[in-house]
Amino acid sequence: MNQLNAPQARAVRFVDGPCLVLAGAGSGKTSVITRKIAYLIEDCGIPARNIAAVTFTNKAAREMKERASKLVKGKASRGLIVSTFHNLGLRIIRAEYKKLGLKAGFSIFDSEDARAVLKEIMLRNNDLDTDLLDRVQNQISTWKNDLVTPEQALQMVQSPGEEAFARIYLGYDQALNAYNALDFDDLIGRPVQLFSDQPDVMARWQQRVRYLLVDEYQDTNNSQYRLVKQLVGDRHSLTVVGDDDQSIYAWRGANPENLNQLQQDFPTLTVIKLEQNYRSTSRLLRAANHLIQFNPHVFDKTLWSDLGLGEPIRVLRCANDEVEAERVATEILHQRLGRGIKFRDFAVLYRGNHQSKLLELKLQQHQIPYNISGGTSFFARSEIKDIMAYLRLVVNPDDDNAFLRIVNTPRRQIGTSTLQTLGQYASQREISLYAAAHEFGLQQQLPAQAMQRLQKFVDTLENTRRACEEHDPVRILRELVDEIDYEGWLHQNASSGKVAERRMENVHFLLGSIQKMLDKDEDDSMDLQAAISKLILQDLLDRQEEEDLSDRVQLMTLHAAKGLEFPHVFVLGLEENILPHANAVAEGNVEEERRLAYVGITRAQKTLTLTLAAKRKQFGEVLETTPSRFLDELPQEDLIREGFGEESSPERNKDRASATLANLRDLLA
DNA sequence: AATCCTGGAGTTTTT
DNA sequence: CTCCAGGATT
Repeated sequence: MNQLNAPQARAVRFVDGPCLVLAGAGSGKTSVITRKIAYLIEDCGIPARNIAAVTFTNKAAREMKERASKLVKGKASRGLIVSTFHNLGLRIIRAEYKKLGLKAGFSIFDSEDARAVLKEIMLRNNDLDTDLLDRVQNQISTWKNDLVTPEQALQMVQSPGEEAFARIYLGYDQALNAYNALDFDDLIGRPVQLFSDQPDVMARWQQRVRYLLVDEYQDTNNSQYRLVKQLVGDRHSLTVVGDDDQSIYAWRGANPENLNQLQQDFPTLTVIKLEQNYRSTSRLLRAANHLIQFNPHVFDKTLWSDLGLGEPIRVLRCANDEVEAERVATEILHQRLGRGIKFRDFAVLYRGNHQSKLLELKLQQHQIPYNISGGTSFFARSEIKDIMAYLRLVVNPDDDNAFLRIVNTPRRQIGTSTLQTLGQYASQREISLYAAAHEFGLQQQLPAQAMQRLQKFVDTLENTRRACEEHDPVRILRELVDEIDYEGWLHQNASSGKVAERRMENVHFLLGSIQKMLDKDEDDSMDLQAAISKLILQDLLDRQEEEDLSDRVQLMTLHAAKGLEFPHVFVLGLEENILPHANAVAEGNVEEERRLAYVGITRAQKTLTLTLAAKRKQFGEVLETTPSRFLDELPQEDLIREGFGEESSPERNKDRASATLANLRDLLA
């Protein structure tokens, strides 16, 4: 406890009621949460199994779990729940699935699976263009986040267009039901629905979770907040940690209003601010504070640090986008040579992924090693999706989506016409494709050979399913992968043997991960079904180790940088229409863009360099750009501008600022 | 099944 | 301009 500053310690010790910790960037919020967990267990005598800490990402959960178990001695931390919202939802659903009308072995659809279902429905209805797919998917997600059922959506609609969306929503939910499947949003929505329908079930979970902590609270959406309130009940044993200035996910349903809502929902709420920053120089914090003041605030806070004034912020205006990238590359080389800074201590942040392209090119030219975070996730890889589809189907025969993905992968000469007949038959009888493939009635409608092939496929899976119940499931799964000669299929398809080998490695890695999960068997009885559904929520790509070991410049979007810190930071493209992004300006949501810039600035520990291009190639033509309004919102005396016509120094900037002020006064007079 | 062609879009992303 | 998806072509 003596490693904490006063407000941190107060936040840890305060347990008599709901507590909101407004934790500014770099103010040690994870320490507060983990120490509070330890305090609850060791000093308040609350058993670990009755404490739950909820985060948004697996990474954050992992880190928190590690740090918490280091603080709590021995086995006292056993049973502690540290998980993502979605994992907590899954835990509840797994325990209560019968009450939700689900069958054992239910599948979880990721957004790609969900997309496929939606597309199918839209094609069937053929009243909607498939370019609306993304919008439909978004709308459905929004509805689910707001706990609006398809029926309610149909009642609410105000235009034929909206009605069409709502009808698809209805069809989509029915399809998920038929497939015995849930989507990501359901993992939150279904427990909430269950809790409000059956208070006795809710009461049971309230007893299980006697103290709840929520990290990154500003990122919660409506259904997540609802779940929090339900779990907390009227006990009010709740600590949430968040920073309204770092709310950058409103576009995907996060509702930072939830921070203010808290005060209404919990009138006895105690608010504790953490304003001391342990990351950045005071000049960087001054700039960050100055910028964010342009946003309205319910809770004011001012970050400070005692890490010294530090260097001014440099603003480099380059001739064009190419020069901008080139400049960053050479700048990194210079700093490395001149000041002995390692590559890994630099991060280059940008608004959109495409902005990395030019930079990558330049970094390669200068042979600067770099790392881009935010590639395709492990589960987006085709080989993983294939094998997962096999596993899903073994566990959940109703999963038509999985069936369709693998029925002809590897090739079994089961073509579109066979599948069409099968599909028709199945929907007539209202059974799954898998079940339909077993039925004798189908024999009359299909050529003998096609029927045989289908049968063989289904038999293989059926045998696997049975064998898994009696033997070591992972062994059986390996045998399945052998039997279908997946490796052969990979080699046949991949452009090179090396690629195929890599993919096969991924498959083995996946199976290994399942093995690990089954072996661990930590909280509840972990079976194959549980392992599979849990795996889908987890990003297995622990490239982390590779990244950490190697000396590479870090490239990522501003969004991806949240929660991270780097000694030396570059932020690219401080231009109108990039940061703030054109769409955000059009939608009148500059505030979130400002927070994005704020997140960027507060990532830096020692130096910050902001760049922009005077001209930028866009959609094939070269356009003049306008410097970002955010540059004007920084304290000019902390900036060194370069490339703005007149060279400038902090003093000159001060003059500039007072000159504009004088002009303004003249104008007003 | 592989390849070519065309059209359209062109933020941010986790689970 | 560049990338992707989807469709058509071979």
